[in-house]
Amino acid sequence: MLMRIGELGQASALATRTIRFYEQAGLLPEPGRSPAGYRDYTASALPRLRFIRSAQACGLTLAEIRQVIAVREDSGPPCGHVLGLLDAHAAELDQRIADLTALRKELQRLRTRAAGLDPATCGPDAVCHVIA
Amino acid sequence: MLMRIGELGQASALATRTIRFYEQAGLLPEPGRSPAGYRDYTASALPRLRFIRSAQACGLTLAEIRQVIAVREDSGPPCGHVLGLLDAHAAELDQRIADLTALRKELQRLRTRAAGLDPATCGPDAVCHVIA
DNA sequence: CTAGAGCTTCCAGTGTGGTGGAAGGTCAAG
DNA sequence: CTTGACCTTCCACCACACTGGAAGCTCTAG
Repeated sequence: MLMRIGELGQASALATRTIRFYEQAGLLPEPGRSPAGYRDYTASALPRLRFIRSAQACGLTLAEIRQVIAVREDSGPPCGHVLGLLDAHAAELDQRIADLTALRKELQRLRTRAAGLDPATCGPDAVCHVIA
Repeated sequence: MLMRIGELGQASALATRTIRFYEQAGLLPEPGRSPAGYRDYTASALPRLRFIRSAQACGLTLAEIRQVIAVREDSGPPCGHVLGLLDAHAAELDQRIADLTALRKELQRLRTRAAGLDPATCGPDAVCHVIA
């Protein structure tokens, strides 16, 4: 039933270093130790790691994930908290997408404008007149 | 005609620290010095700084900007090089926008799915069932 | 008994674009 | 002569999520 860190790494597709890092970052509870000092993980470690990776894939930072775990440990199911975080990230995402889309349009504009520019008129002071 | 760094900072809306940082990063030529060791900038420093900020706004990294400047100094108008960089960034941008849009959709899906979930059934192993 | 795989800890570095502070020199006004 | 603004250098640090190396212990197979 108990796994050592290498086995857990295999099962989760994470480097053992990353697992220790997550523990040190407060995302994984400190596991028991074998008499030799090796970490002994119980079956709950794997779903915990899977949660961490899923939450990361949703755009949550490790700090936020740590907080979600703390909420669960303090007050049970953190669903409300998680929804709040997801909504906040969705809003950020909308903003980011809008910004990047505007930038994409601007690059297109510069591209088009550059077609009408003569490199010979590109003076040294502004480095390159393609970028206004 | 010569400006000190504070004046150039005012004119460019950049912190003097940032100007020194750009110099150290190879984006600005080393200016002359007053007898006291103060930097003395000529009129070309301001358009150079403006170029750097515009290029950054286009998504170029400082390393790429440094390279563009090097191309100009080596071989004259870097317009072709710049267009290549802009195209590369446009492609990256398209990819990023697609990724973020997919993530946005996934968050929407989780949000919708969560409406049908009961927090009471949110067990501790996976921390929160809102995030699959 | 020894080799090798796997485990431990600790410290330090990666990339990106700056920002902060300390300690000290310079210059003009009052 | 002193005050205060401005300049100099150098070293260190921020977020973020890891990653790498060194030195040493443990366990299993041959």
